[in-house]
Amino acid sequence: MNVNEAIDLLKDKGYKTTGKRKDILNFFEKADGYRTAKDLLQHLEATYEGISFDTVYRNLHLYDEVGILETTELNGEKHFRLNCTHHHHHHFICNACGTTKEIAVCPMDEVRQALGNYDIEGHKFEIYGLCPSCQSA
Amino acid sequence: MNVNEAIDLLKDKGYKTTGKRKDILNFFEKADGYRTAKDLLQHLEATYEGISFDTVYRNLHLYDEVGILETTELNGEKHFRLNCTHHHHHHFICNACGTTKEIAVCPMDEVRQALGNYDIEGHKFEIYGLCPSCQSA
DNA sequence: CCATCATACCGTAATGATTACGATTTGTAA
DNA sequence: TTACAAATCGTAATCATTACGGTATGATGG
Repeated sequence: MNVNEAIDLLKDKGYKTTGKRKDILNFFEKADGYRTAKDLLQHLEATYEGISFDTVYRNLHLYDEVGILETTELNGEKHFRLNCTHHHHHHFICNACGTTKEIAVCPMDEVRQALGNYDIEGHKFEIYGLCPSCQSA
Repeated sequence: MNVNEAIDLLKDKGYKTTGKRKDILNFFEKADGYRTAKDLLQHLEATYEGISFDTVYRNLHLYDEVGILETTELNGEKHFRLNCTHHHHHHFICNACGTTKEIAVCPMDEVRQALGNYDIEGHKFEIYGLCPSCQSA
């Protein structure tokens, strides 16, 4: 998912494309990793003084709902990143900068066999640590 | 980890063994799955009227710190269960009742190979769904 | 280009989980 | 049994998130 795809998606669904909405998309495109509502708020405050919590959270939820963003919970705080739409995969997440790296490995086939009579609704597989550039810093 | 091991561990480390602390251990032994601070508070209020938040959270953190409990975050709320001390494994977690089932599968060997120059500090692998008894209910 | 109106946004208050803290109580070891 | 550190209480504070009435604004049809 990139900025243009996201804008088209919003228009298709009848949502308005405001300056703030575009800026939010650009923020996440540049981020290339997980960011919090607060990160986004701080970024937007530079351009839009007095921007409301409501605007930030409303748009994050909207983007999550329509599939522009994906979300995970780290240290008691929701984190968001642009949705990876292609194939199923998981992420390494850098504890220092939030950058992610895709991991192709997914063991759910084996797990499904081991859980015969359980109704599986979802799963979460994440690897945490330091990316190469944060190790040297 | 069972109740007696936990009590011994507390004594070894110089912590006091109060009635509330024992009750907390019994609560988790009977639970056999993830529970929230609120779940525990409600349980304790039946016995100790006017018990404080502080007591509940302080002990949960203490138990987490010394390894009596393990913790995970579900739906924005911390959940706790008795620590499984034997071998490394992951959990299926029932979305309805919090009961857990061990999963032996862990793909971290493959992942480590795929992440050569990344410093891996931890990982999380959880499967969510409905356990057999919650499916029929 | 302009009017209209639903949607988006602001300002701020409310909620829910968690943490913090001074005062009081209570295990525990001597 | 005493003394003291640790545990607990009562309550206030914090932090992320959600909610809402009133105002502003993007998009569409004329």
